[in-house]
Amino acid sequence: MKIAEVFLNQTNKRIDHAYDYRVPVHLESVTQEGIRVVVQFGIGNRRVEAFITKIKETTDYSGKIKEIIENIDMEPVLNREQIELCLWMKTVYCSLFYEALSYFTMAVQIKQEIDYYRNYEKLDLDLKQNWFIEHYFDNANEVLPLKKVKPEDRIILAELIKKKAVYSKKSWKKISDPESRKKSIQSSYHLTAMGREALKQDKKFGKKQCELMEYLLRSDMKGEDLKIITAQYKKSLEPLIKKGYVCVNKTASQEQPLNLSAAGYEHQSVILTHNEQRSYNQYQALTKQTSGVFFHVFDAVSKYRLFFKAIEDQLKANRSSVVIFPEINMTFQRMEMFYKYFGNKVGVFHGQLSPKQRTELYLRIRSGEIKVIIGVRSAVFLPYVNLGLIIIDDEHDSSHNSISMPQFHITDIAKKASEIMGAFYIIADNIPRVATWYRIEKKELAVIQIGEEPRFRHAIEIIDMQKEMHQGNMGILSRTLLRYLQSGIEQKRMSVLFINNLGYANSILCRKCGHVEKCPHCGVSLKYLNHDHSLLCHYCGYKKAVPVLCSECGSDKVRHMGYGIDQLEEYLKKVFSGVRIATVQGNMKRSDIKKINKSIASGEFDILIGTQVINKHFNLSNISVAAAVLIDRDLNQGNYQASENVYQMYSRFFAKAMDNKTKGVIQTNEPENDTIYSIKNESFLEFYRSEIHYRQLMHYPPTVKMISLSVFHKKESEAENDSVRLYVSIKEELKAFGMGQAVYKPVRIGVTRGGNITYQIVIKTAKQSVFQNLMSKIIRLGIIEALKSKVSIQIN
DNA sequence: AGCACGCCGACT
DNA sequence: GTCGGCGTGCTC
Repeated sequence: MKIAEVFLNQTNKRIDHAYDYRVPVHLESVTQEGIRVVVQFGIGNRRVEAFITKIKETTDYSGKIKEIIENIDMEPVLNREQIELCLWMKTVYCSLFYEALSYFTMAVQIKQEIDYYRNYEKLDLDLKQNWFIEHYFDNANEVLPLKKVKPEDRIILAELIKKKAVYSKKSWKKISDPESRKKSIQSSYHLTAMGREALKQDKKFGKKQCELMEYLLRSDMKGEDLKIITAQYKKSLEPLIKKGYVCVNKTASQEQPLNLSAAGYEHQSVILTHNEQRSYNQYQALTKQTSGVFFHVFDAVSKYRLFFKAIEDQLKANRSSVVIFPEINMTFQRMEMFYKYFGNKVGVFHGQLSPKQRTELYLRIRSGEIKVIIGVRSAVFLPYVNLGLIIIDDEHDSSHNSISMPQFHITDIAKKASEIMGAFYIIADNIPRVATWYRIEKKELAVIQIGEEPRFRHAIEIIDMQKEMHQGNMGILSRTLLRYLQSGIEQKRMSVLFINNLGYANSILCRKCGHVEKCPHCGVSLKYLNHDHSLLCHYCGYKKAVPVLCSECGSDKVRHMGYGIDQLEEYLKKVFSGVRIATVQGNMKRSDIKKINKSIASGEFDILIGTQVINKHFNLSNISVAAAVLIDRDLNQGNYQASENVYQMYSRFFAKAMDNKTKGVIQTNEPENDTIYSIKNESFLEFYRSEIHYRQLMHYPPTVKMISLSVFHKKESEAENDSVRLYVSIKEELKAFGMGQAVYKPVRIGVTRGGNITYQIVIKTAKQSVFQNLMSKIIRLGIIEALKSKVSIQIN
C-alpha cells in the first residue's frame, strides 16, 4: 500500500503540516512526488487541493487515513530538489507551504472552479429559490458552473446551499495548456496619412478623438495603451477607423516563438583578456573548494565576459545556468549578448510573459532543451535539469527582495538552492551590500575583484546648509552650487541634481518650535500640495488648509520642510531665467527614457533633475556639476538600513555622473555624518567599517538575525491588543530558552495604504534555530491563528 | 425540554 | 476555511 504525504492548499498556519493519504490502486501509476492532487479533508470531506511531497509505504499516523480522490497533474511540477527547497523556505520564512509553492508553480498555474448540482429531494423552497432552480437547472443541465450564475442571483444560491437543495463541487483546471494553441489576435492602431492631414487641418473631432489622434501621431499603439486616455477608447476610435483616419493592424501576438532573437546566431566562443583570464582561474579554483563567490566589479564589460565564460563551461559539462537580474525590461541589449553566445539554449523569464509563454518555457527547461536562463528573481524556481551555476547580478538592487510572503532575499535562496542542487553561485556587484561584505569578512564567502579599482578620486564638496542659512541664504541651493550651475550654463555643459523626493514639499514645519503638522487620524505628517495650498494625508485622505500660525506655539514662522522636485524646478526657473530643465522621476516608459537620453546627448538641457531613476536608465557624460540637493531626508528614513541605502544610492550617482572634470556637491544639514564622508571619499571600506561598528553596537543585522512580526488590523485597539498578546506569548516562550530579553515590545509603525494599523514586534537573536523552534511552538499553540489581526513575518 | 447562538477545536 | 460538539441562556 502506498501512502502519500501531502500539504494542503489552505491558509491556516496551524494545520499547515504534512498529512498522510492513501493512494488508491487505480491512481498508483500517476501518483508521485511533486504532483498536485485533490483530497477529501475535514469532517465534511470537502475537496481540497494538495501537493504530494513524499511517497512512502507506511504511516505513523494512528487515526483513520483517507484516500486521494484524483490527480490534477499528470507529471510532477516540482522535482525532488525543488520540493526540498520549498520545504526549507516554509520553515525558514515561517510561511505556509502553499505560499512557498506558489513561486515554483508560477509557470504551471491551476485555477479552482466551482460547479453546482441540485438535490432532487423535495424541500420547501420559497418563490425566488424555486425560480432559481427552474431557471438555472433545466432538464438538460445537471451541472451549473459558478461563472454562469449572475452576481445578483448568488444570494439565492447561497440560501439554496444552506437548505441543502444545491451542493457544490470544486475542480481544478490548468490555466495554460500549451497543447491547445488558440491564436489570440492583437490589434494595433496606426494613424494614416489622411488622419495626419485631417489633424493638421484641425477638422472637427471630439475631445477624446483629438487626444487619441495626438497620441497615435507619436507612434502606433495597442488597445491596451489607448486605455490610458479613455477606457472606452473604442467608441471614439470606431468612427475614425470608418473614415479612414486610423487603420488597424492585426497580428497573432502570442504565436511568436519564445526566443525569436536566437534565430540567426551562431554560437560564439568567449575570449578573455589576460586580466580576465586571471580572474577566471581564481574562479575555477574556487568552484573546486567552495560553493559561492562574490565578484567585486570595477569593470562591467569584464564581468559579463566572465559570466559568459562560466556559462560556457557549464554547457560543456552539460549543466544549466541561471542569471538573475533585478529587472528584465531594461536588459534587452544584454539578452542580445546571451543569444550571441548561446543561441537557442537561452530562455528569458520575466513577469511580462503570458501564462502560455511561461508554461512553454517551463517545459523546455524541464526537458533540458533550454540550459541558459536569464530572468528576474522568480526564475530561480524553475525546474532546471542539472543546475550548475546561479548568477546574481547587481545584488544590492532592492528588486532582489520579494515583497509577498515568504519574504526572502534572492541571495539566501540562491545559496540554499546551490547547496541542494550541487551548483555554484556568483554574486556580482560594484558596491556590495553590508550583509554580503560581512560574510566576506567572516570568511564565509570568497571574493574576486573584477577589473582595476579606479585610482583617481572625484572632487566632491560637502556643503553645510545650516551655515548657509545662518549666513542669510534661505534658498534650496547653496551659493557654491548656484555658482557652479551658472558656470555650467555658460559653458553649455549639463548639470545633474539628485533629489529623492517627489512633489512640491514633504510637509510643513514651524521653524520656531519644530512642530510638524500631522494627520489627526493617522499620525503621519501631512504632505503639502502646491496647487491649492493645502495639506493632505497620504493614507486617509484628510485635507486641511495650511495654517497661517503654528498650531502649537502660535508663531508665524511656518515653513515648508523637504523640497520636492517640483519646488526645485520652480526655484531654478526663478533663479536662472530661460534655463532648460529636464525632470525624471518614477516609473518611466522606455520610449520616454529614450527620448530624454536623445535630448541629453544633443545638449538640449542645462539642468537635469531626478530621483534615483537617474542611476538606472540615463546616459550621462561631460557633466558640469553633480549635486545631491537633499541628502538628510534619506538618512533619516528611520530604519537601520537607511545609511546603507544612502551610501549605495549616492555613491552610484556620483560614480555615474562624474568624470575628472565634474564638480560634485553634497548639501546637508549634518556635515559631520560618517556616511556622507564616506560618499565624499568614495570609500566603501570606510563606510562599511563605521556601519558594521554601528550595527554591532545596536544589534542589527547582519551581526544578529532580526525577525520582525508585523501585526495588522483595521481597528487601532485590536491591532494594539493583538500585538501585546503576541509579544507576551513570544516572551514567555523565549524565557524557556533563557532569552526573554531577545524580544522587543510592540512598536506602532503606522498605517498601511490599505488602512491597516500596523504594530511590529522585533526579535533579535544570534541563533536562528532558536527562532525556528520558538515559531513552530507558537504556531502549534495556535497563538497567531487566535488573533484577529493578520501577522506577517520578515527575516533579516 | 427545546432551541438558537456562539465559541472552540479538529482536520490524515 | 468549515464542520460538528458543546455550553449558555432564553422561551415555552
